[in-house]
Amino acid sequence: MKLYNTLSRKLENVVPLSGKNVRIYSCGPTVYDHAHIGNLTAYVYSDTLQRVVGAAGFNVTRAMNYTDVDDKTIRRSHEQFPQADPKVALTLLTDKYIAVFLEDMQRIGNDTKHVTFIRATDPKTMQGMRDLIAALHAKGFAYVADDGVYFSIDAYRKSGKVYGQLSEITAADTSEERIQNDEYDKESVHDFALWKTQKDGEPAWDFTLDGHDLKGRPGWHIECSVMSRQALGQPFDIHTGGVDHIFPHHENEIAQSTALEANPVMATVFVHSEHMLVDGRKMSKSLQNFYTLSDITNKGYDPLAFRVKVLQSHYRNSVNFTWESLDAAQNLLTNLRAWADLKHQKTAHNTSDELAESYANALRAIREALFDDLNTSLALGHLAQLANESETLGVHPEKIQPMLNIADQLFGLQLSERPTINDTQKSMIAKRQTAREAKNWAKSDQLRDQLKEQGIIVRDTTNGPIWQRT
RNA sequence: GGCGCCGUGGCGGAGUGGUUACGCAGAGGUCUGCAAAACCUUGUACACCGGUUCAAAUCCGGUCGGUGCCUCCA
Repeated sequence: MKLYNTLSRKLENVVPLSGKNVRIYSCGPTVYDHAHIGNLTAYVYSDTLQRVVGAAGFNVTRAMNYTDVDDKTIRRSHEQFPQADPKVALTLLTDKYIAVFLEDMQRIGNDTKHVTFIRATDPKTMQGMRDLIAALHAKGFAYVADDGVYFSIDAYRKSGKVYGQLSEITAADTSEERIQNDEYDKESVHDFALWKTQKDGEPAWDFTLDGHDLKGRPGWHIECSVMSRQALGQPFDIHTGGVDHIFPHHENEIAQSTALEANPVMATVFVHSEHMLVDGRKMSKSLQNFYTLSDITNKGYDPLAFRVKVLQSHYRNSVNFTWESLDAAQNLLTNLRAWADLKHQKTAHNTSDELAESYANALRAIREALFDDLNTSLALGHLAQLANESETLGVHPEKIQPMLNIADQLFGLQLSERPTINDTQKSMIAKRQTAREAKNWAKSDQLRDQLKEQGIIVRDTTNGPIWQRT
């Protein structure tokens, strides 16, 4: 399969570093509030990457971090738990939003079972960060300042390595204004914090370096360098994130992770997803176009309709979220479900070879599209076409279930395990049919209404009644 | 200023140097107790201006517009 690698700015074949094993690290959320739909978009794409790499025949290992200590989490934890000890407050806040995040992930169909989630404040991560900072310091890549420990990009460059390979940033790119406004005590404007010493009221972890008492907390970038190495080893295969991570976050991760290594490669492929826009504009609270998943579900949309909406775009293009396009996604999801429900209904069964062949063809086209840099839009189009054709062609009784299983593996739309209706409901449909044949429209309509209340919609086709769950 | 992404029919949205993407919505028709679905027909899509070419929406250049990053950010 091919992926666009931000490092080379080209499509590249996925070639694992080790056998058939592909190790993926995804930058996860800062858990200080509900994720917004833009955040969730990025996770739908990275989840799809995990699914597709697996479907391509590789063994996937994936890790994702929780940034559970930073300015925002600390500020929020003070606001929400003003009486609590700072560390306790932080844990209360981040526990809450980790739970919310996991629930959102599951609601939109992301696989959370095959991902290792790691907290920045996990003791193992903390110790790893202290160790890495100390090692960087020992080799001259880090220096102690009044407010923390900084990474020296100058030292990194002097060691013969390239800083800025993802973003191609140069010193000239930093404006005069930024230099003048710089409030931190660092030697060069590019240098970034590895560790920040404690300010009043902040949660802090012990850290002693070269005789300095540096009780405080880690910087943002160091977390990912340590967690990815602890979980996956280094170098690993694929690093994912949003385009906003390219600089500075991933650039700095690479520098930290490779400063002490002969091989200056943190990960062989970097995959970055574009942002979601809402009504063609960046999401912002002031534009009132800032939504969470609950905002969507509270309007009656299925969370998986959001997934469909996201998958209808390509991850390297900005998705434009509009309510009208979410309507379209919801309708498509309903049609896909109606298709899946046909497997239970003999009147819709069709054992023709042509139908079996059309499944095989669609499957081939879907895999081809996904293996070509995750063309989810094209792939989903093929699936939708198959579902629409089933209205006239029916479904193949032996081939439909395997088809749905594979579709679920790739798209995560939960089509494969939809249950049949119960015996009472089946007999209601039969009674309704009898009533119709007797032209007892009042009774037949009444039965149809009753079924509808139970979430079963009945349609009359030339072959007989067909039901679908709403 | 530096580095990116993008501009496709009513709404979304792939893709491509010459051939229907697809989905959703709309109109007319067939079918139909009603409803729904399906099927048939239908809408003269590729921001603008130049250039290359037998042929460009697709390549090149420019213009305009949107959007993002430039140490909080999916």
